[in-house]
Amino acid sequence: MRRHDMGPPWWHGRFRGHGYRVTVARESILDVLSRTSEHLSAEDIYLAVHEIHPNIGLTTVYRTLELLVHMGLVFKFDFGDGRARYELSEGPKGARHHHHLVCTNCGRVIDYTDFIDDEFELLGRAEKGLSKKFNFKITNHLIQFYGLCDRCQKK
Amino acid sequence: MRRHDMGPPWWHGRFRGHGYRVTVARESILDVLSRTSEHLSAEDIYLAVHEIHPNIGLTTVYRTLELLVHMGLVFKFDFGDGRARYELSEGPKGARHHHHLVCTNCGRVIDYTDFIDDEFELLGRAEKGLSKKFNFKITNHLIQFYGLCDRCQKK
DNA sequence: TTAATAAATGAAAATGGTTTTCATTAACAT
DNA sequence: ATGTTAATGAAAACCATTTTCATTTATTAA
Repeated sequence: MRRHDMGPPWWHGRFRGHGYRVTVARESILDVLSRTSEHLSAEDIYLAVHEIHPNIGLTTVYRTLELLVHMGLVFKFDFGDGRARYELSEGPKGARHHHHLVCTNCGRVIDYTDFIDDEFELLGRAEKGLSKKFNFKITNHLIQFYGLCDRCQKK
Repeated sequence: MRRHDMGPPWWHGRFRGHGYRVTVARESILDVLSRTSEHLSAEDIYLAVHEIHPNIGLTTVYRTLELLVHMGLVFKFDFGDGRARYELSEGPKGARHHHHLVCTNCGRVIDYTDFIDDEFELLGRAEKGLSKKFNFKITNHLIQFYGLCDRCQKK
């Protein structure tokens, strides 16, 4: 399948603007992240990238993810299983914006997209109030629910 | 300073109910957590406990914290600096219920207690909706804002 | 196009918070 | 008091992530 949208991807500008270089590794990692809706770990990403670019190492994946998180393109999650997960950032207005339900028994993670309107309202107020009170410039937020999933309640 | 409220602390029942034993280590760790409003790491807790009970090891601190988290008495946080932080659980109705602003530049963590009413409303709807839709039993939640603190904006 | 420069990379080693192992100790029911 | 079994401490293992350092590559200037 060919790309319909040729020309430099939208993130090239972001890199240049920050003085970072556009490399094969970075493009490939962003490509993997943009093609999945799963919660990938650094190793998951490494393995996916590795299929096309076997020469790209795990170290570079870690370094690139750190960079992308710092640039705000990627969000790093902790679901409590000892390894971080990464997803493309989708602000509250984003098409794929979602949050997570984390089962504290089996570790399963469920995405949900409900209550975005309520959330948006809360965020608006919070952002305004907190930036004034603490002079804190909010760039992102995390909302996560913990509990027992369907299966784990029955045991 | 003597304790005015003698008799077994409130958590004894919780332990017994789960079939766990009440030990010096567990009491001491809960005591440390209940006396602070800071975001303590396992090692912080170990050091505090160690001053009074030099024989209690770091391993026990980790094991106890895991237990307390599992029992719902303690909440485990990840502020992104590679070590977990622990706080006594305070549900949305709790007196010391709060959330965190995390500076992504310097790692500073600011507690805030604002918007609890808004939050409570959102939670109510979320809890009802999500438990119905996914049959997910919510026991806890995490709300965290990321951004730049006062100092880090000026650089 | 090419050369110069500094950022980016890969492989291997190091790091360090957390977990596991196993022999010993202590909580608690009887 | 005693027996049973969970809880513990010390040391070793674990393992995701970071660091080191020599090499490669993207980008800029010539």
